[in-house]
Order: sequence, then structure tokens, then C-alpha cells
Amino acid sequence: MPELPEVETSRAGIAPHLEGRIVTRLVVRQPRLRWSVPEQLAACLEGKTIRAVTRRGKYILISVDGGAALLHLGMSGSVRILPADTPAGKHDHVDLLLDSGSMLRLTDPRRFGALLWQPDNELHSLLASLGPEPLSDEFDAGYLQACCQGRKTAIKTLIMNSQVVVGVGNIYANEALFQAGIDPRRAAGRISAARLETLVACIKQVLARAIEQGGTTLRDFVGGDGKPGYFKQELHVYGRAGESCTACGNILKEVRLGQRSTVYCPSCQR
DNA sequence: CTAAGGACCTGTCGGC
DNA sequence: TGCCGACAGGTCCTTA
Repeated sequence: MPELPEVETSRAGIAPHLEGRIVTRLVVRQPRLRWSVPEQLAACLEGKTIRAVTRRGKYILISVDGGAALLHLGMSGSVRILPADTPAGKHDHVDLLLDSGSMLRLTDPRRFGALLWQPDNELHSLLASLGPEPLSDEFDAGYLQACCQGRKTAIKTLIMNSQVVVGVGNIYANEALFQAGIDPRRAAGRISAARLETLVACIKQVLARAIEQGGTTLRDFVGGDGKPGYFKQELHVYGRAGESCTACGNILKEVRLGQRSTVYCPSCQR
């Protein structure tokens, strides 16, 4: 479900319900996620006031005095704010109960998500080698050009690499490359500076627009406030293989890059 | 160092 | 209707 816009939508949806609240209890009913939920997490959170709910890449950080809970939604994770007495379903892993009488419930059928602990003054190893935020000034044409220098990797694979830039997943990589008119298979090191500058602008624009729209609704994605995302209506290539290009009318082609479905227009993207 | 592939999971969908 | 394989928003880890 989540790429950066979906994570940001989730973060924004849950933050008002969490910030300033006290964690009364952490119920871990199914600790097995990508990594097991640490046993000491409850002790780290219970009785603490939630100071902030922020985001780094696709991680949501729930900060309290002493550290932060790191939440990653993986492929199929989602969070909802519910009354504390809502019965749990099969894939409901963790409930974070609050003094408001509500709770934050983490659901993740495929279990690729994670819930970990990062003490103050320690950068968790998962966050240590992340590239810049795509919407920050640090992510600019010069930076991307330096990353592409001498690289033979397909440009799509490169922009999906979180060490290069965080938050660009399969949907928005496809969309940004379409907007930029670049063939996703093209070797990163063989793209002109001018075209990389366009690509940076397109990545920012696509992500910003998707956040505005509340993310892309795929299957059952809903933000923390329960409202669906509306970006799906604006997808030009993702999920449209075999259909006609919205710009030129030619048939969109599909290939696999790094085992990920890649859709592009053979005439608009070179 | 780079690049490519496997691995981790469950649910859903299309084809037979 | 039922079974089986392919595929799905991510990303770490191993291998070459």
C-alpha cells in the first residue's frame, strides 16, 4: 500500500489523535513483523506523553521522552484510529492505547512492516544510510547527477533506491519517468544533466500532488482519518499496460526491472 | 564498490 | 465451484 504520499497521509491522519496524549498501554498481539516487535517497547512507551509524530522516508516516528517508536508499513500495513474496545481481526498486530479512550491500531497482513525502538541520541541502523527527502532542497539536479555518475543501473531502479532518495516507490517512479519523458530502462549514467533536472522536478511534482490528493487508493488503502486517496485518477502509466498513452495515444508497454512491473510509453519516453 | 536475484508473507485475481 | 500460479504498494541480505 504505502509509498511516501500514503505514509505522509497516514502520518497526518493519526498525528492529531496522538500528539499530547499519554500512552496508557501497548498491546502486542502478534509481534511477528519483518522484525519482531521488541519486548521492551511497551516499557519504553507506557506512561509517556507523545511529543511528536513525524516522518523520515517511509518511516513514521512516534516520539516520546527517551526515544521514538519507528513504524514502517511495508507493502500491506495500515494504521487506524479506533475506539479502544474495538475487537481485533486476524492481521491486527499492535494496539497503542491512549488516555483519550482511542487507540492506534496497526494492521499488516503480509507482515513486511516493522515496529521498532530508537533511543534518543541514537540513529537506528535502518535510518542511517537513507538518502535525502525528495521534497527537500537537498534533493536537486546536481545531487542526482552525482548519484548517476558512472552508474549502469536502470534509472528507475536508481530512483527507487532509498540510499539515493527516499520515498520513491514503484507507482511514483513509473509516473515521474513518464512525466519526464525518460525511458525507465535507460542507464542512469547516460542521461544528460538537463534531463536529470527535469526528472528531479517531476519526482517532486508527482509526490507533492499525490500528497495533496491524499495518496493513491489501491485496494483498501485509507489514511488515518479513514478517507480514501484520490491520486489514482491521475495515474498515467502505473497499472495501465496495454492501454493507450494519455499524451500520444500509442499503446503503453510493460517490462520488468528489478522484478518490479514497469510501464512506459515507447514513443514519449526515450 | 556495483548489480542482480532471492527472501520474507498473505491475499486476490485470472485461467483452466 | 475449485485449484494453481502469478502478482501486489518494500527493502534487506546474499551472491557474483
